[in-house]
Amino acid sequence: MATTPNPASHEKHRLASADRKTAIVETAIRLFAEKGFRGTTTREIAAACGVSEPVLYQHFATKRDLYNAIIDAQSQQGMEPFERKIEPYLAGNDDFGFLTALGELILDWHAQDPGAMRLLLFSALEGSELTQMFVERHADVFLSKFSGYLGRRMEEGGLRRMNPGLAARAFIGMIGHYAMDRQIFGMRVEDVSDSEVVETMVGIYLRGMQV
Amino acid sequence: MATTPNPASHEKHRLASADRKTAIVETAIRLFAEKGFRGTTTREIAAACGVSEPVLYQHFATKRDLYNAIIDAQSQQGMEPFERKIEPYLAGNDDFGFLTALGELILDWHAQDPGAMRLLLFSALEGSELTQMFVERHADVFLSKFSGYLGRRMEEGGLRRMNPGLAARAFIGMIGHYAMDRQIFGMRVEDVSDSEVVETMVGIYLRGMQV
DNA sequence: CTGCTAGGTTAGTAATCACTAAGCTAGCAA
DNA sequence: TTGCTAGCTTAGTGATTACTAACCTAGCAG
Repeated sequence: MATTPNPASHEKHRLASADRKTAIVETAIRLFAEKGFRGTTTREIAAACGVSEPVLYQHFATKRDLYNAIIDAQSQQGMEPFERKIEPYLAGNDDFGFLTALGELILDWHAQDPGAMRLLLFSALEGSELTQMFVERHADVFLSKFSGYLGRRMEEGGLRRMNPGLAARAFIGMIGHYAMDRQIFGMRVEDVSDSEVVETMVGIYLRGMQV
Repeated sequence: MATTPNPASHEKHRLASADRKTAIVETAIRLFAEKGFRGTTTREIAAACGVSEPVLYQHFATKRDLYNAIIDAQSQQGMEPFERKIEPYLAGNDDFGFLTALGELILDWHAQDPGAMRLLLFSALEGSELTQMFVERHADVFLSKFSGYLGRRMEEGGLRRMNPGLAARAFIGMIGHYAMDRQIFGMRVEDVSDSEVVETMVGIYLRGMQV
């Protein structure tokens, strides 16, 4: 008999309520990202956790509750590195540094958590009301910061004058679409490293924006 | 053999087999685009057509068969205007004309058939094997033509030398991501016309690519 | 008018879904 | 040891799913 308290062992022991809840959420994130809300059954989630279905309902009242908790948590923690790593550039005028950091962030976000984009797309297509919240609270906010930076740099004469919102979307699209083609559509891509991708696209964009 | 070439009357009369099949497909396209394969029931499709479920199974052996027929048809006819309107530019050197036409095509594609992108995204996320076929037969082929054009223009000295595949993806991403943000995520966009969007983005891209 | 058939319906099937009532048991406190 | 309770399971519920067997009927050929 082991008197061991509880290191995070993956045995089939009983878990404390909070630990079981965490395990359920982690498993459900994986499955919802793979197959969406409608495509994932509570039976599957329970089986993948190694427990029976009623255990899920001790932590979440409904399947939708579990899904909403996941989307909510993912969309908040997913945007956090953006806010953190981009902030220092916002007040400066290091266009190249800003764009390079942003481009790497976008590619890293896809590479580090390949399920996040699928989760977000599924929730948007399946009509989860949380998607609209994510857009308003995070995507729109970030885009407006980026647009604000570009607008100021245009007034300073560092960048050509144009619609800053469109300019911001142009850059994000260049990088974001590349990552999506690769991950969602499985398009074969050029045999280049992520940093080469960022370097090339920042090169095009910055030259296109400079006076 | 019908001696009466009935015009498409929307009455509750009986329809000839081919006409009924067309009606089913059109209805199913709308529903699958709205809610995906898993989210759409055969009962819904039948009801929206004004017929009973067994009628569907006289034209398609399974729900998956109906879906596959739709994805197949949509992905073929969806790419046709691209091939047609872009072809004339491929052998020339009118970079501005090419990019402007391509940008307008992408935005028009989204605007004219808002369901097409949803259908394609759903099929990619839900793992339809036809998505991979679409990518290989159409997306990859088109991208390689575009890359080929850019590569030739680089050799001619009209554009800066860089990875042509990345350069092609950069432009498509600028426009495509903008359209997706608007349509899939419902992001509020700047109060500008589509032609202003194309003009701005072609402006950034072309200046970024030229020597 | 009569008979035939293409186009359609009614009324189901077994399987699977989200969700639950009721009870079992490991393991700690005393 | 004994008793308690948090964590878990067994065994279902009614609703909904894709799909089907069997039958009906409008409308045309003769």
